[in-house]
Amino acid sequence: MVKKTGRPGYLQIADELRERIRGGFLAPGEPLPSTAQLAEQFDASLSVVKMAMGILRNEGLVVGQQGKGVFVREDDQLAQDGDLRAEVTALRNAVQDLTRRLEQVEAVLHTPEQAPARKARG
Amino acid sequence: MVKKTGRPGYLQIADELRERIRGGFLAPGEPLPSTAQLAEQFDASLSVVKMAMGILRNEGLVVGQQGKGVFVREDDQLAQDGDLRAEVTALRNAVQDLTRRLEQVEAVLHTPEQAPARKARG
DNA sequence: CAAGCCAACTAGGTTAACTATGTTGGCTAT
DNA sequence: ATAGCCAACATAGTTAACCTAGTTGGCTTG
Repeated sequence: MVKKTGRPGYLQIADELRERIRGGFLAPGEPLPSTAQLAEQFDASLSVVKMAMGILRNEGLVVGQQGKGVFVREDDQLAQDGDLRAEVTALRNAVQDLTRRLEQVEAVLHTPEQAPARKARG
Repeated sequence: MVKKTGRPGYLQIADELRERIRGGFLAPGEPLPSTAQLAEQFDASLSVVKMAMGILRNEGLVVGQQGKGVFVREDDQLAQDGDLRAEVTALRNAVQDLTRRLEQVEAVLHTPEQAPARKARG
């Protein structure tokens, strides 16, 4: 693997790619090297690279597109190093949206007879 | 796998365990079932369970101890540590999961006949 | 009894193989 | 030239196998 520190390889690769993104070496919207290329660059197996990609995907730093590649996230500008505020704001908005929609759904479900979609089928 | 939704199994398991933790069904300091037990409970392979555990570990929700088990992180450990990024990641995952589930419910309620061709806003 | 060994558990890391699916470009046949 | 097919490449998910290493409890041996 990259280095023989105690840190597992898939985390080392994730760290490295994370640094490249944060440092601007990989700009938002730009594609990362393919899995195979990264495996060769890091002298790692495909599996560990895929694990690293999964972590970055889970963190929201990158977005994968099947058949095309993995791209640095660009929409909400991924909370640079200490500026998690934007991310938290986005999450708060999302929660409010979910709450509002859930209330509407619950209102429909708790209406015994008038269920607009469920009847007239059975 | 658990459900036949489009959501991959390792994410479903991570979601479920995340819910158990947030719901208090798994208290802080309490051990999760072993990997093998979870694999049986979810009718999944060891691999997908390990992937789910890796996600929760990466999010900081749980702490693994080799030879002993995986434990729900204590509250005092949870709130501090400065790494809000993992916390945000966990929140984003929860929001994504809730969004997905809500979309499915809405699709049912808003579709009188059939055709689940709803795509939801971006 | 005490010390040590050992088997059976545990998490964790790595690799490989297989499948599914989407994209792209090049070739071929009309 | 256009349409269609197809091979190559891409991400993504799943599974299985093998290895390391820590823990625990029981058994054996001194």
